[in-house]
Amino acid sequence: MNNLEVLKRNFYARNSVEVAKELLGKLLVRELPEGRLIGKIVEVEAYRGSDDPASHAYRGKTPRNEVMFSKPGLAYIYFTYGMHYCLNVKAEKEGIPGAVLIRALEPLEGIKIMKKNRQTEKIKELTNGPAKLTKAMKITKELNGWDLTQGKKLFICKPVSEEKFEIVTTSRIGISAGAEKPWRFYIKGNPFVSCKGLVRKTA
DNA sequence: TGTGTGATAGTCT
DNA sequence: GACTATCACACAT
Repeated sequence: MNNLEVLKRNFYARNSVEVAKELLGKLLVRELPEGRLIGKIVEVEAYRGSDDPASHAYRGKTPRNEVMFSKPGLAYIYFTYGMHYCLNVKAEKEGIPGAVLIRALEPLEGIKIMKKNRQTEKIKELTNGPAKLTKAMKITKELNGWDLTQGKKLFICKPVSEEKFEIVTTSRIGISAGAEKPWRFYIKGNPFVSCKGLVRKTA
């Protein structure tokens, strides 16, 4: 609603790496009974399929990762390390595996609610990590497969005013296989990025 | 300011 | 039975 323009399905129906880079600076919106939460996407990682050993989809389709093979623009939410949820956006065309992991947000609206969900007063700690932001926004596996193009509950839209920023490219965090691929991107200098990582040369 | 480690459960081998 | 797209806290420096 308001003047927010929700991203359409054709935005997502492209190469995961392209989608990842373009998601930087976009707004993630979460509507809850207690209020609306908005965060700017400042850090992402791209995951693909059979050419990406770090991807859940590397070894083919399973009940867990079936969203990665479904329609572009859906939310892929998985449970990991026994206690954490992570939010991904399905990219690539229907049937082709690919997703973008949202690793960090800059809180813009609903900060009071995020503090309550995260049980901390430190704004920098609210959403500077993939499992932190899902907790701050109450994103759980109930939203796995949610269509982000609907413009309600959980969606992504363009910022009101586009601002310029530099993109830093690094290798991905927390993986063993496929660690050499430079598929992590973040907004240079943004204090909400989870960590600096090994910076790759920008091609 | 940085490194190490325990928590905790779903998924796949 | 091993591994995990993590976090938070302890401890050393």
